[in-house]
Amino acid sequence: MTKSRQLLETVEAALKSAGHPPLSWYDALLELEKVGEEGIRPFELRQRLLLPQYGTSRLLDRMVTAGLVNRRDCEEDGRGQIVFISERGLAIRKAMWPEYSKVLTDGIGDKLTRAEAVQLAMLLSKL
Amino acid sequence: MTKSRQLLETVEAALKSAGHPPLSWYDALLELEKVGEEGIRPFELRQRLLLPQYGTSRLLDRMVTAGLVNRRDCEEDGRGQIVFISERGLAIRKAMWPEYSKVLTDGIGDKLTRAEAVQLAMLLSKL
DNA sequence: GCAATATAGATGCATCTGTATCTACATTGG
DNA sequence: CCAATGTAGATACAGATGCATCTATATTGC
Repeated sequence: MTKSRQLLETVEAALKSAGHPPLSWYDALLELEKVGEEGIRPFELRQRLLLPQYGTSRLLDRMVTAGLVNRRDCEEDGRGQIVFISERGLAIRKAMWPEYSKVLTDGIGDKLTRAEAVQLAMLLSKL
Repeated sequence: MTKSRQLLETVEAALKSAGHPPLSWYDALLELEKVGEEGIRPFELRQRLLLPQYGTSRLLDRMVTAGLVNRRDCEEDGRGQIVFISERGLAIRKAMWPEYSKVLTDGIGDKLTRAEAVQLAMLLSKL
């Protein structure tokens, strides 16, 4: 837990100092990129990101305000909406990757052999 | 990272619903318990817990307010102080353990064999 | 001895999170 | 059909976090 907290803080700091949004935005943008222009319901995004409901709501709010995500009404469900990534969102997601990747490499990649990394992933997936 | 976040959230929720303080208090109390009535300087505690400086300052503030920790001036360094755990702090730390332990057992202990757990600990320590 | 610099710890401000609750629409059972 | 209940999403309020900076004391180099 300590390790993952440290890693997270390092990634956040690296992203921020490069002028990028926080990590949670990256995860969300990645999911939104996967579903493409068809979009996704916020409650589905919530399930994929394992975030609390209010967290998802506010995260989307901020990303919409920043112009990285667009909303439209859901036709099948009057309570719902559909969110999808914008061009700008795609660009930002891509731009964030190098920083993210670099920290992960520095923090993990260089300290484990490939076999060890595979083993670690295997053990964690059991949890 | 997702796993550790989930685990943390589960532990926090369990502690809160049992009327206990958050997990960060547990970690701090445990360190304070280790050094006993001799106490410790906040900046040393900070290093052990890997917390930011302002985080340590405010965490101690809250714990002092709650009566779990006492402060006294440091004689060797006029800028400094020494903090140490109170009787109440000891009791609370002890009372928190069952909840904490239970969640860890449910979340990890039951899903890995002993050998796997050892291996996981080994790999994580390499990081 | 003292000016420059470093370190311990606190804190104002903006932002973020957690909790509880609210509104609006959907579904279900009689 | 409609009352009761359920679900999607937003939000007010309180508390926590991150950042930058402040005060006070300590250390260092001249």
